Amino acid sequence: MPHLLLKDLPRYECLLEAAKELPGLDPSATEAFLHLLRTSDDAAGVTERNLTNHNISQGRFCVLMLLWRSHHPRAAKLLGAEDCCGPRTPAELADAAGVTRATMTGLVDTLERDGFVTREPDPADRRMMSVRLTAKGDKFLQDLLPGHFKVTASVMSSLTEAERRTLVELLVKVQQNVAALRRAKEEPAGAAAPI
Amino acid sequence: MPHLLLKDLPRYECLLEAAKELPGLDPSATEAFLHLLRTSDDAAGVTERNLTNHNISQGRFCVLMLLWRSHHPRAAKLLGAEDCCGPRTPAELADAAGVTRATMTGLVDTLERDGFVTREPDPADRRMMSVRLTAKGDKFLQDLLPGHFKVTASVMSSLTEAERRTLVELLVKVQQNVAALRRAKEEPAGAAAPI
DNA sequence: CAAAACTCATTAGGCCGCTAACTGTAAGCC
DNA sequence: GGCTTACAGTTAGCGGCCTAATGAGTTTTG
Repeated sequence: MPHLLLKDLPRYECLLEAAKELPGLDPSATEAFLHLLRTSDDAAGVTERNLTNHNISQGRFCVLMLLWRSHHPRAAKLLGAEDCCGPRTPAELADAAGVTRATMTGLVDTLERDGFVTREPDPADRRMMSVRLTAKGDKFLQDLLPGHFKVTASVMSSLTEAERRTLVELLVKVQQNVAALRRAKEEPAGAAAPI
Repeated sequence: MPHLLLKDLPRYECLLEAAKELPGLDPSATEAFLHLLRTSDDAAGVTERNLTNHNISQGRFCVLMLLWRSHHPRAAKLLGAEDCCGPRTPAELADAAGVTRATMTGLVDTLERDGFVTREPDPADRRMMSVRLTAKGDKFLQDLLPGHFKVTASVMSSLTEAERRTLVELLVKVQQNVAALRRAKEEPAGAAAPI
């Protein structure tokens, strides 16, 4: 599950030493990069363990949350839905979750097997399915969420409000940079293709 | 591969709204938590794509790096080895990489199949194997590393040196907190068991 | 010395990502 | 109408992660 398979990060002095022999190694960038992945892994591990105790994976949990938003208008604010109708079809769910449709098929398969969701054919377009949260799935979420929020809050409990804001600002800077890098990489190919 | 299956994060105002209806939801903690996972996923995605282009996964790459350290004393500094001898057996590698031994067996399987490493039985203890980087594996790393460092540096290129230091400080605070939480969770059980 | 306990590596089976190929349906265009 | 194209969902197969169980070898201990 982890992104980074390196338990103990190298110390900064070691990176400085290593940079002498490995041209191209940027010590401060590498340090920040490794710490970002390590911390994220640790943090995700805490919440994931909580979810695992309830026999659910991160991916399945996310699908339930998305469906919950779709079927409970009051909850829509939680996940930032701009419109009132959230994702319901496998394709929409896959897009919202950032996974492929094939992956979403598998997630919905297991959720359906466990009785948390149902698949219903769309009467208008026979290609489409509509995924719906069952009462069991809804209750499961209701039971799970308080603990989930508690765990999430505990992970960040060592940072003050100001530190949290600073952290988010720095992370957003990195996110925007990564997004820009990706666009720069894709555009040369994307601009040439659609002739 | 991603930890967080949620493409678009909720806006902070939405979290504030949601907190009114969902007791226990800490808006600033949730925001920081989600941004941490999202950014880490994005950053890891960039380097992972680079590795994938070379037909290697994050996990296999990490094993190669660990072995490289073990067999190239000059490289030991890079990964922060305190002693001169790095991990060589599957168990040591699994421990250093933070995965199970079963997982390491699979990683070494594919690396051996591709000719990057070899397994040799330990003459002293016949339970043990010793994993060794081949010349092909060494060359592969030599070719890969410059690009890998370049990509890593580019991810962090939007932060100044001072911002990188601040980011690392905040991340370390979270790491230490998570480690403390984990110890607190494990000790009650761990203290009772070893009677 | 022999049984018990431990350790090493592996295997078996499951979940969850992915890509690529496939089926069935809808829509656009002679 | 019939053809092509595009799209929704699924299937098949692979990689990598996990846990649990297994077989082989070592160490501990009575």
